[in-house]
Amino acid sequence: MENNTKMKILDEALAFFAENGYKGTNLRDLAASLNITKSALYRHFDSKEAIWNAVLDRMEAYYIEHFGSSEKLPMVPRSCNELIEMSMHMLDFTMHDQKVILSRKLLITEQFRDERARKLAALHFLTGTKEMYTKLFAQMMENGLLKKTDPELLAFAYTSPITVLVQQCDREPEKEPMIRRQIEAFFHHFVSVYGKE
Amino acid sequence: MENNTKMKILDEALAFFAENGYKGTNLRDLAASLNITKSALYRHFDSKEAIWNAVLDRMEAYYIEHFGSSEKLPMVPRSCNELIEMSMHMLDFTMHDQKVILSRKLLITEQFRDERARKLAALHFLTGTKEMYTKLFAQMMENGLLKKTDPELLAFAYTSPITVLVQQCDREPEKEPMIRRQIEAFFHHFVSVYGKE
DNA sequence: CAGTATAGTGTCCGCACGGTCACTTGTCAA
DNA sequence: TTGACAAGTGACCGTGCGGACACTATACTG
Repeated sequence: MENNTKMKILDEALAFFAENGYKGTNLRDLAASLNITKSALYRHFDSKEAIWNAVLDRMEAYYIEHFGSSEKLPMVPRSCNELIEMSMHMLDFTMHDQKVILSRKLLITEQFRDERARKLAALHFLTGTKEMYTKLFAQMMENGLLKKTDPELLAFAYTSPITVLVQQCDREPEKEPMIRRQIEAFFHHFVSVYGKE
Repeated sequence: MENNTKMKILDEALAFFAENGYKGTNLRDLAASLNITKSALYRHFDSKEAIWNAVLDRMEAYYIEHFGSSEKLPMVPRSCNELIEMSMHMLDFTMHDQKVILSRKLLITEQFRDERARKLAALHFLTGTKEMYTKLFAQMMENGLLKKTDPELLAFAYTSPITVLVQQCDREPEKEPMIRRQIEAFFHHFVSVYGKE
């Protein structure tokens, strides 16, 4: 079951790195929480840094799997209500999936100490969602569902508030219900301004 | 010159904590960069944690001094162009003042490990600017400069993109010129949508 | 059954770090 | 001149951590 242990290590390492940072994570505790010894970790990885890199590898793969590459698009909404519905659905995943939450925490806290984390942070917190919605909005404009403007600017105006509030939710999870309502209110405001009935 | 040294320590400590994190900062290097010994630090502070707390104290004071408490408002713009001008002016300060940049980095990276950092992060990245613009927009709506909607929602829609792009600028300072243009474009788009000649 | 990977243990090492302490240096007031 | 106090030094300590290594246990294969 070599592979199984390796994956368990990576799952646990993601949690440790996210909660305590790279420097704040020590291999003894990490191993202990998997009921093995620190030495056993070295059967699967060469060093702490190797674990770190493997965690980032998996994170990258997980991101692509769930949020798609720039080619793979979700279905283009056929109405503004469908847009909101889809956005809320993605938001629920983003705010509740443990791996996604931990990934964000890790990227936020390590982005200035690690080049790869920095690049992935840019993807998570700006370019990723923005590019997706740019394409979506461009299509919706074509289909006469949204007023014609710069789709990228619009996507940026749409996704920034999401990013900010999701980060706020990571900081204060107890405020989640209120935050969810705020985002929903913003979505409705947005379609009331840019939607074309 | 006791006080002088103390302030120099805090300036340097802010830089160290921001660049390397709390755990990543060691007192020997911090002292060395001030041309004193680690032991000398203990003349001015009881512990590493005491330095940390003093750094946060100063940061809080600096924030209030430059971005105002919720009472102290900047002058209400008398036109949408003046709004943009004022916003760009504040943005320039936010993006270039070393202490502000370092404060953001510190808060971003330490927000999950320190309660005070978490609260200050919420202020920096959400509530602070939003509350200020809420009051500003409410006034501007009264004065017939902006269409009447929920001023808080509008402030949120206005400030989130700033927050996101400023963070992006912290990550990739070399892209600053492009980011500045993006924000300016967003401002103009915003007044074209919500402004009332 | 013997031989050989593979996963895991326990011990040890070196080092970096936060913190302590006895000691020196410099300055100013009585 | 002296004495007191603040600022700084350098050597030292304990500890926690990443990593190396010799050893054990288990399971599969010819």
